[in-house]
Amino acid sequence: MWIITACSRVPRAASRKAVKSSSAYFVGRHMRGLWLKIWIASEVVSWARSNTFSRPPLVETWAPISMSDDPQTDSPFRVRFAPSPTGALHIGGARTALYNWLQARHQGGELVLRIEDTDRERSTPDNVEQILDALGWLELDWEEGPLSQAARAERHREAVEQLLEGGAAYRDPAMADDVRAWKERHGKQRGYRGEPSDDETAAVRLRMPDGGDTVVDDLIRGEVRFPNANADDFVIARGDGSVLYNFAVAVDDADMGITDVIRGDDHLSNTPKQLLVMEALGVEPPRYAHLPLLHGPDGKKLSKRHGAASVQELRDAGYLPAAVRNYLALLGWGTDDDTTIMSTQELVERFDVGDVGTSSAIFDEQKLRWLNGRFMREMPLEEYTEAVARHLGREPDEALRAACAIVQDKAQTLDEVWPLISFLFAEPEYDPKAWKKVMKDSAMTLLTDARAALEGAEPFDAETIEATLAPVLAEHDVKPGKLYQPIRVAISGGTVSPGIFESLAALGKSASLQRIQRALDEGSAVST
RNA sequence: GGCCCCGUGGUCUAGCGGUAAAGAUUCCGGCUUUUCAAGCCGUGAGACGCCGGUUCGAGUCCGGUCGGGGCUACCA
Repeated sequence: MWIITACSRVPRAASRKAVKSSSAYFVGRHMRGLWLKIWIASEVVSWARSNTFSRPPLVETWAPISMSDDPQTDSPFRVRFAPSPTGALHIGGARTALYNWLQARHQGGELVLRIEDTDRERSTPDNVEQILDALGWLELDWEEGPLSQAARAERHREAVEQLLEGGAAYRDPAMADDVRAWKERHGKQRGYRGEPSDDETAAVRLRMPDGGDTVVDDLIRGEVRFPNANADDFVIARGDGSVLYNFAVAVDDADMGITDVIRGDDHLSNTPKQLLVMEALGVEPPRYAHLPLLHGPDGKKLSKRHGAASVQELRDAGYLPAAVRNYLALLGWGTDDDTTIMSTQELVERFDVGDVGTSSAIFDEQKLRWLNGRFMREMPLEEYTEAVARHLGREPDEALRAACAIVQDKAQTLDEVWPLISFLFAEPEYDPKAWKKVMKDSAMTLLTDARAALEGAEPFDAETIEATLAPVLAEHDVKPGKLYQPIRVAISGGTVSPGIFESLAALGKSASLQRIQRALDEGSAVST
């Protein structure tokens, strides 16, 4: 008899009142393989206790906020992120990493990074590097790791041996075709059961119970039960002794003292297998939380086909890590009061994996853009300049800083910044369409007067420039746009730029006058 | 095929049997006597997959059905 401790799903309404219910139940197994379940629900947490752990004011830092209220679990809170390095870290993986990180920080626990590299075909050092790079960019850190799962092969073999000796597992030479044939004979819904063999080169299978259900008490989905009769005796170790995923994961999670497994929904169906492995090993399983999967705009599983599918692509597209974290956190989770924009600290304080929703979400870049724009605008100029510099591969010098100052409230992504300020760093090319649209003959007259007026503008700052240009406007009795647009084209080459006064000031007096003169020259050249 | 998960405006969330289903984003219109954005405003547009059942009353509970997804490897 062994015990599963599990924390039942905490209803939102309850958590809102800061009352957390908890329950533990025992799952025992009859000799025949019947599962017995005794529900021992208990409202362990009284008001007194909930007061002890009530949420601190928002200013408080990342101290443990809500401690695990499961009396069975005194071990420190420990989660893990366990990606398999078979490619770049995509958005779904990034969200899983973030949720693990947030929960670890929220609980004041630890995060372990474990690389699931037992697939020797597909796992490459380069992919590991990419994952580390992505996590680094997202500014997610961890207490332990990166640990290599492949490096633990010896321990895995040992565990297989243990099960073989105890009779929980057996050697079976059957191959995939044999299993299929067996199922043809016994009915599709019957789980495969093999014949033990002495063949030392045969794969090792775990014996599944013939009756009852294996229950996963998921923090997000509640109780999910899987009929044992339906499950195959599955292979835990290959003929050569190397182990398979569902076995390695169970052994590692147990060995590493993981208390909570937060991972994608695609692992929900694997969980009963892992639970059974742990039971055979005689260890206590962790709590589980299976996150709904993320999908692309077409509703299909996220893949390279969809725009920015990897973290690297997000970075290259000019998004801010803080904005990406905020957006990802909101994909599947929300606050009770509809708050959308949150600092990372606020995320840590408010996030609770038990509040994550059950339905899959679609990655929507439009909302990310909006959110990113909000973060961009609220950044201190210093920080903004550095982010822009890093993105452009330039130095965050005075010139860039000045350019950033006039463009900060206009761009939604880092990528949009350069086109708006490049005219400050190089002589612009006139955009033919822009020229044709605004540089009419009347515009040339206005430009001539504006240039003359600007010569007297001192100091050459936005305020003075505006005041200097006002009389020109009045004199010709035209709408502001009639004057400003030609100036804009003259100094920036196009019809879109930051505010015209700020742009002139940032360019400087001599360059501004010189460019207006150039436009004038070009204008007269065209008309003659 | 078998087992499992999911289904509220285009998208993300709220809604926990009882006022005209709420917020965010998006789109549309307007304002900001400088472009493009941003911002602000709007009694603007847009949703409970479908069918039954329980109930005085269902987006909310039950059954079925359809749709999407996952697992079903000596992959992870």
